[in-house]
Amino acid sequence: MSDVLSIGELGRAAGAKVETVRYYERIGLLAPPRRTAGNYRAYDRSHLNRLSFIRRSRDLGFSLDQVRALLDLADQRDRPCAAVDEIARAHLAEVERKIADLTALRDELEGMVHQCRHGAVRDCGIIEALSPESGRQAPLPHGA
Amino acid sequence: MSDVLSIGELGRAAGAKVETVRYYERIGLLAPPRRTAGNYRAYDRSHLNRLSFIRRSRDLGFSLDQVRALLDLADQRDRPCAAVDEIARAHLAEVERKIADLTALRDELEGMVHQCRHGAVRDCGIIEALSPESGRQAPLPHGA
DNA sequence: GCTTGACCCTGTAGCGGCTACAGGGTCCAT
DNA sequence: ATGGACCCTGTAGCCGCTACAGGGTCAAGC
Repeated sequence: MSDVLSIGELGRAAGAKVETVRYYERIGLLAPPRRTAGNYRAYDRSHLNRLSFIRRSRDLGFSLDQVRALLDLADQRDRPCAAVDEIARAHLAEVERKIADLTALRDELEGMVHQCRHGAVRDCGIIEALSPESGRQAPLPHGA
Repeated sequence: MSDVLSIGELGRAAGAKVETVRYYERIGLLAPPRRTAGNYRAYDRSHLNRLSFIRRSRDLGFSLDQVRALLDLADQRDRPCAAVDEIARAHLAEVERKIADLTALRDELEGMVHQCRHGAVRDCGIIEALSPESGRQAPLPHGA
């Protein structure tokens, strides 16, 4: 149980690949650790905490920019957390939007799949539904 | 009402940007049209149909590879449409998976947001939930 | 006939968030 | 001294566009 972690150990501990850890350092998300005599990165507990925070945020779907903002905020311990709340709520709203879009999509795909009469392509309801002469415009994902 | 469309007209008619149309040509998804004397692309109705098919498929979330496969299949009018059905079903299954993942995500984000007691960052439930010492592992998106 | 401005052309680079090399160096056990 | 696991840097690739830069073309208006 040393207090120093190699990049591989850090990655395993936080659930990130080695290349990803280096990538986070490159883009300034994770502070560069000190180096050993052999130029290996030597991480400590604070890096592990930081990286775990990042990974967990990413797993929850926050963008790297959002993670950056959350990290900054997390460091300003005595300011009000309204900004944190705002980021989380914005993300929640977006997730809800995506769910709605995907649900509409699912319904449409289900309709399409039901139209398949398992015959030749010429009579295929799916192809027909995708073709411009039959299917009109798709009801479509918000952002498109 | 000419039968020939410029790239801009084609794009407007099918709901794609000019750059996107050129991109589809470059990657071999849309056949190169003939050119005018001034080297402008001159599209006809068949290109419009093709591009509309592509856009509608994309709007429904099919990947460009899936679209390519669907286009190939659509051209083989007398073969059975089982392959078409398979692509559509695979995509439907993936959409359903994404909905499930996002729904779990939403629940977790909602839980987080509810923890916000609107005080200082040091007491923020959201930051706490993201921090390694408090929040355990996220229940996570399938593919991650 | 000359200018203006909308359109078109090619080619290349960028986005996010990694991932995957290539081509080397280090460290530790045998 | 040698093998293999790990580490280093740097660069290019993935998807599906999008956005330039730096030019050419065309039709309308003066």
